Amino acid sequence: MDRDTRILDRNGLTEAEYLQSYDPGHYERPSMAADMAIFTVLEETEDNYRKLPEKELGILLIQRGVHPYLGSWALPGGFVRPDETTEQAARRELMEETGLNHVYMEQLYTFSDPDRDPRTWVMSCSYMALIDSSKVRIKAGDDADNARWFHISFYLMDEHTDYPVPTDGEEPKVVRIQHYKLELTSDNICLSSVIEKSMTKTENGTFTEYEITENNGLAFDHARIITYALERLRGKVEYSGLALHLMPSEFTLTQLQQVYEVILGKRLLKAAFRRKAASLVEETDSYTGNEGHRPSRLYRKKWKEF
Amino acid sequence: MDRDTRILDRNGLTEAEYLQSYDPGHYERPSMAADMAIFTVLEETEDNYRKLPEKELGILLIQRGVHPYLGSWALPGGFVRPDETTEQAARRELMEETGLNHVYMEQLYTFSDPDRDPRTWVMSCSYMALIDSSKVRIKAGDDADNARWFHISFYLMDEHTDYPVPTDGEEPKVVRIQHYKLELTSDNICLSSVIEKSMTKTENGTFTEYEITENNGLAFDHARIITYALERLRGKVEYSGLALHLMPSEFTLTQLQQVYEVILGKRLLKAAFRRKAASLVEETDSYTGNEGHRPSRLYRKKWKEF
DNA sequence: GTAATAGTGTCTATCAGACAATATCTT
DNA sequence: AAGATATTGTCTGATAGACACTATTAC
Repeated sequence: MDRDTRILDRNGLTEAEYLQSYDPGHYERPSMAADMAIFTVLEETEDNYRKLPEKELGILLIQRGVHPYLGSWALPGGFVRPDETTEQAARRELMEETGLNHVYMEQLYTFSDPDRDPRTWVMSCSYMALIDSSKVRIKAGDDADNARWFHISFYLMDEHTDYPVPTDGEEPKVVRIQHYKLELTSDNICLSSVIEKSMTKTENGTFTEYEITENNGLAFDHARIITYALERLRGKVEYSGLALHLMPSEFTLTQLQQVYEVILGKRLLKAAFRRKAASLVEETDSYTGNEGHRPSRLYRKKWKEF
Repeated sequence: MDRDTRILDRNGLTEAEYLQSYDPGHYERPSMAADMAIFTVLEETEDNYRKLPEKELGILLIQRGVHPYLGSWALPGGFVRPDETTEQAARRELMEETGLNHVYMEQLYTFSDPDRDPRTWVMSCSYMALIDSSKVRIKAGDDADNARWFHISFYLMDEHTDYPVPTDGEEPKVVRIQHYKLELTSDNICLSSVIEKSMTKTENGTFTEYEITENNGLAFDHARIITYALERLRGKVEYSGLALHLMPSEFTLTQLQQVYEVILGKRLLKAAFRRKAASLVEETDSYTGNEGHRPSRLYRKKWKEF
């Protein structure tokens, strides 16, 4: 115990006595869910001739079999139990849905809008997980409880900036509003949302808000959680080796570059990319082959360093 | 409503009917607290002659008047109410403690260790706020409910790296353990903690854990929350204009540099710093004066851009 | 040979680190 | 003038963008 247990409070109770008589039933409490954005890289299977397969970013969704949002698609997740952390709950869900355990995962954000769940007061502690695309293919067809990989398309639709004239007493501010289209497709299923990102800049800082302005087929506020996860993923990929967690144990630098391009949504220059990637990977002695063009050296993650 | 309200579940209920009969009382629920790490820059008042005053990073703590941890010092915070978000709860607390409203704030992390509160199951959604040091001085002496600014000293004590030989069936890993000393002082009060940061790197990613190994005078797991906040602050200051939120409306570039140095814990080169800062600030026409040396131009935050 | 990808070389502009030189105020 | 800080200049090395060139395979 790192505190003094003999000290008395104003009622003359020691801490032990206080705790014994503590009644936790006074306040209303929220339920806490752990929801996961599980990303992977999907390969467009089809392709003629000898070109490399196109890649796309994918996310795992589950079709809800119960109310509310019955039939809608949702992030895998569940309620946190009293004997576990939110992270343990998230890993438990991950294990249940994918059979994978030791996987890259990070906490994203806790969403707590009181109305986000129509049943009752439910907060969501969201996590992002990145899964190696080779392990993924094993599970891709697994339709057991109606879990599916969706292809992600996420792009800016429009943007405009306002400089409202400050009326009396107000502080000046700038408002920038962006609309992002989020489209998730899997075979014939197509979910789509429009998310309004509004950034309000005042002298005291920038406040960013995400709001769902259109929603087709996604449960709860999960379109917003996915948007948040995508922005985190994009932001972090640029300055960290995050994307390596999406790679199989051995891969070519071109494959790695494709993953970066898919996440960032833009083309990268080969030479520059390979220079930067060099510090994150190490050579193997193997090469690809039988691909209709020059073989490519295989690399693996360099992982002994921090 | 963004969902189909006519669809029936396996019990033949519509969503409206389901919600009406929904009983939220089944599962155990956690309490949710919003705790805040409120940082500012404190000036060492004393100083001989005509030198610039030294600066230090400060954090606001409150002495607990009730069990548990009676007499210990804690981050300002409180329970989230059913009609507000965690962020609104945090702002409410901030307002109560400092009287400030429009202040830079960001969500940090949700701590959910089931044992973190001896009373009952309480999670903490933590926030970081940055407060302009000029507004601060007004409140610094405010001892009303025993709230005080503490000077922060936070440094690496030791570090060592292990390469455990993987035993049969285990995957290879590297473990790096660092011990950080956190010292918080205010007048004659001195709180101190040792936090063990253990980073375990396996092929599947790096997992970082913080554990409090020594704790004197800080309530709950707040030493860990503070450590987390300090690391976020340090990390983000390097690539964002975050530190500007700690500045008064007009300031010199040297003052800004001091703030960066205090947060990062290292000296910066003047020329390079001024080049980088140039994009974040804009000139005013004012200068400092009467300071025993050459006057310095005053700048303000450049805030119209995103 | 052709189509495709793999891999390297190099020029340039930009930027951060390092250090020096000069400017300007108060006492 | 002395003591302090303010401000600017410049050299250098590292790095990213841009582009071009060469290499190697399957068919």
